[in-house]
Amino acid sequence: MFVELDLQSEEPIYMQLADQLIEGIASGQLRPGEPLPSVRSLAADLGINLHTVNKAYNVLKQEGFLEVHRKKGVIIQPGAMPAITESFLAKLDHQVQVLAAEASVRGMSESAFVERCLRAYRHVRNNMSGGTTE
Amino acid sequence: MFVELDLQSEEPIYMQLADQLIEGIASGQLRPGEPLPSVRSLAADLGINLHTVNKAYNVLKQEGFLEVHRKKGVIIQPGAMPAITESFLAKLDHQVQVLAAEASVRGMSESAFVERCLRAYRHVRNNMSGGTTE
Amino acid sequence: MFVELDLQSEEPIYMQLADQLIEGIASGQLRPGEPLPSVRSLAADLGINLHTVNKAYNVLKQEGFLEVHRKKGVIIQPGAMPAITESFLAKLDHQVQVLAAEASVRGMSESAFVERCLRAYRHVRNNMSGGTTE
Amino acid sequence: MFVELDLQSEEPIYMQLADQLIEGIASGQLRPGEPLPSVRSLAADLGINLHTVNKAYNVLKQEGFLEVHRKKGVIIQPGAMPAITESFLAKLDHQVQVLAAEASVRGMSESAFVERCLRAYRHVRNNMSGGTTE
DNA sequence: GTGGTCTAGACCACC
DNA sequence: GTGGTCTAGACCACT
Repeated sequence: MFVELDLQSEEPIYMQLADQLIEGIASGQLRPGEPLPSVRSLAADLGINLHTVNKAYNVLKQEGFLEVHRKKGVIIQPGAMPAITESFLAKLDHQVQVLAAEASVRGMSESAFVERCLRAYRHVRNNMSGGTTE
Repeated sequence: MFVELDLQSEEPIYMQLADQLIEGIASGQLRPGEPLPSVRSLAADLGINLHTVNKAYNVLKQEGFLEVHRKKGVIIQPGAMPAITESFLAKLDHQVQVLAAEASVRGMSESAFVERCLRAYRHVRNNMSGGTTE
Repeated sequence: MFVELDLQSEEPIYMQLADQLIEGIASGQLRPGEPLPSVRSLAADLGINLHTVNKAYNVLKQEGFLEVHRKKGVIIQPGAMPAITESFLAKLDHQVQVLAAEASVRGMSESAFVERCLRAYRHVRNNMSGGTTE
Repeated sequence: MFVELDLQSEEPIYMQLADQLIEGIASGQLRPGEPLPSVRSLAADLGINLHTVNKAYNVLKQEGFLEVHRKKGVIIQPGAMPAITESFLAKLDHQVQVLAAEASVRGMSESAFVERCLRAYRHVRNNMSGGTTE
């Protein structure tokens, strides 16, 4: 698994995990319908608590990125991914605004900031083209 | 004071306050050298505890956005604002990347995402009356 | 715990605590990676409030002497200790200078003063059991 | 006057002032029996409160570095300076020890630390040689 | 049980 | 009146 956790970050571990799974989906490393490791094995793999993995999976299930099947276990949403909701836009705008404000105060120009955002977007889609595409 | 807090949010109040003060600086509503309300008065104004305000002020002092002047109380950094540090760039890149991943998965195009970032940057500089337009 | 506080001192309790923890690291009584007592237990142990302990821990975390690990709680920085920064040298020089001035005026010779500093340095490394003797 | 205050330091202004006056004595810039500026004029000169200057003078009078005469005003102790008291030694040792501990942890060698202390001592006596050396 | 956050109320040093 | 410090007691998220 490509997940890397920072155990001393102030960001909760389950959120780090959820975020990285989304990044995995965005980059194509995780494909729709693909099964995810069981809670137990992923927890062991990452050296964290069962509950933590469980919580991450639940967050993603809640938002529609995952499905939990009795038999297949947890799989990436095989159908359509969640759409752009109002609440997502609100979160996005708010968080970008906070970052933009600090960037601006620190003297980062508009173009430098936007360039940075563009690169971030491309970066998450980066691994898409050339992975083993399993 | 233009600050608006969401006491129900999961984001700590002191962080909301700190963020909004930075936005205030970015927009020119708060100018370098300008005094901030005392912890007590701002706390009373916002209906929160003075320690919460204090913590917000301290976070910003720590990063160099504010100064605590023996005489004048708390003021906006009168000299040069903090520069673009490595750690800021790391935080910026990481957070934007997380947002970009989710945006991408939800079907937001690169141009739509970047456009959104651009608008956020402009928005924080929007209310600028006549500050350092750079 | 070897910490001894003077609750009457004009030096803040949390600073006394932070200083003594650094002395503990310097002397090898606290080793890198070693866990520290929880804020609650240490507070109870020392008969002070948990917030006071918390503040001491935070000061040291801020400067890189401690890490707050999601799993293990608070631990002594397991990797490299903070280096000699410009700001530390400034603090060191300034404080030593103030002490040297008073010592000089009170008639303490250069050699006596330096001897005293040497002994202080050796004293903090005194109790070292077998740490990095360098 | 050679005094330089840092109004945003956490060290009280009156202590900064007192310390610098002692440094002035140590360096010979202020000589025994020499008159100091009146509270009023020094306060005006430094742009600080009367009370602040007063407090600094009182601290120094208390410890025997100054004398206050009805007629001559405030003068540097014309007779023997205060001696090396037990309490001074205790303060000196304690403070140096705290600094030594941090220096040690940050990787400063014994010789580097002692060298630094030596230089500080010489620095405060530096301006002596060139004075009128009464 | 851990640290993080928030509140309430208090005292103190400084200016 | 200002910020700094300390206490007491509480809730919460995370593991």
